[in-house]
Amino acid sequence: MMPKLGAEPIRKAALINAAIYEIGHAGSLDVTVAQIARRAGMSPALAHHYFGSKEQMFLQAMRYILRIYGDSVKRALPGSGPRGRLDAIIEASFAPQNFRRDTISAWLNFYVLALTNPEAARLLRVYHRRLHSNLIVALRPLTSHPVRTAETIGALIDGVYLRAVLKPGETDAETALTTMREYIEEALA
Amino acid sequence: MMPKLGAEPIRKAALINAAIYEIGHAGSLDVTVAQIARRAGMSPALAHHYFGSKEQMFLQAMRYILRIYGDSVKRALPGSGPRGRLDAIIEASFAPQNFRRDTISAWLNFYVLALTNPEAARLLRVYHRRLHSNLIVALRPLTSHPVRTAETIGALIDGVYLRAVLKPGETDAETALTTMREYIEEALA
DNA sequence: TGTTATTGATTGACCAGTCAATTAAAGATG
DNA sequence: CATCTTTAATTGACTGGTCAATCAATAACA
Repeated sequence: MMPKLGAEPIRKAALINAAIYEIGHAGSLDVTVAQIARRAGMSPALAHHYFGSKEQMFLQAMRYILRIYGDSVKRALPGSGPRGRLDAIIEASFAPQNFRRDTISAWLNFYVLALTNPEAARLLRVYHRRLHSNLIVALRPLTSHPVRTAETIGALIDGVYLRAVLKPGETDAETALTTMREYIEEALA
Repeated sequence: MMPKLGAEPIRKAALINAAIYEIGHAGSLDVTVAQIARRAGMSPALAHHYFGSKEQMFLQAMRYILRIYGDSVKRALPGSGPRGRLDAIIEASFAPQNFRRDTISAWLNFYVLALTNPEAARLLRVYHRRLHSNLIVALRPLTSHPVRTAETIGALIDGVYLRAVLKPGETDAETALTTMREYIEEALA
């Protein structure tokens, strides 16, 4: 019917988006390949053809989410001074493209996946290390205990995400950001 | 073979423990009824007989975890003065019986279940409300912004739990507690 | 005898992954 | 340019396996 060449990257991207959408909306990794493929407008067989397995598709989707987040931090980082850098990291974490309900829900499910899947665990460690190191660089000039504050901020981000997605209704980035900013005021006072 | 009467509560308790163990160790809700029943020393059919469905078994297990936690808070609460109450809540949250790896792992999986299962969501809301209200009572005499601090503490507990279970190796309650205590020092300063 | 405890066997559904077959584009050949 | 070849894209149909849930049957108590 329509075998244009160069379909691979487009198909893969469509499948990754569909996977995040389906996982996010189902609130669970228990979504079928057929479900994802249908949403991406193709047959399940094609999804297997491109990713080899459901697991690989999930890992790619996780990579994608983490990369989007990493990019938005990197883009925001060259803020003015240490405090600007700190604010940039925080704000990127709660920027609209990272704080959509389906994204957070998928994110949470990938966290759980990291309990069983070594590759998912590795991806998560990379993300955690990068966040930690970004925070340290920003915090060193601002406080005498940058490590402890960085760890608290990291945990607080996760906790706020968790609570945001568990609360029914629209996810509220403003409230989340306020919580983060208030903590930072206290910590740097 | 051995049909003593009054087996129901014993069997149910055994199944709930086995469910938490299996979910915690697998790091996933994808554990079979057969697996759980085998660990509890009975046939899968009997598990269905007592709980009616896998879902009900999971919900009972979640109730159990939340109740154990609630009880340990209640037992610790009559501390001396507001600060004693606050410390009691925090320490109960990281007490050994609540901070075992399989318990936390199961806890995390139940959080995820609450994304899809309305009853699980309800249980979680009850727990959140109770924690919040306990914290408010303790914090009101200690700070001028008890609500905001209570919310931050709640999120921080979740975040610290999350990171504790994701870090490989033995779960470290001491480090977790230190993070909590340091935040509280800052917040009440 | 009626009730509770218990299980082996079975069923019905679902699903990841495979495979052979089909279509059409791109490139080669004369 | 016409045709042949190779290669990518794509799917329908199928398979093997898994698992929750059911049920009929058995065993032991009161």
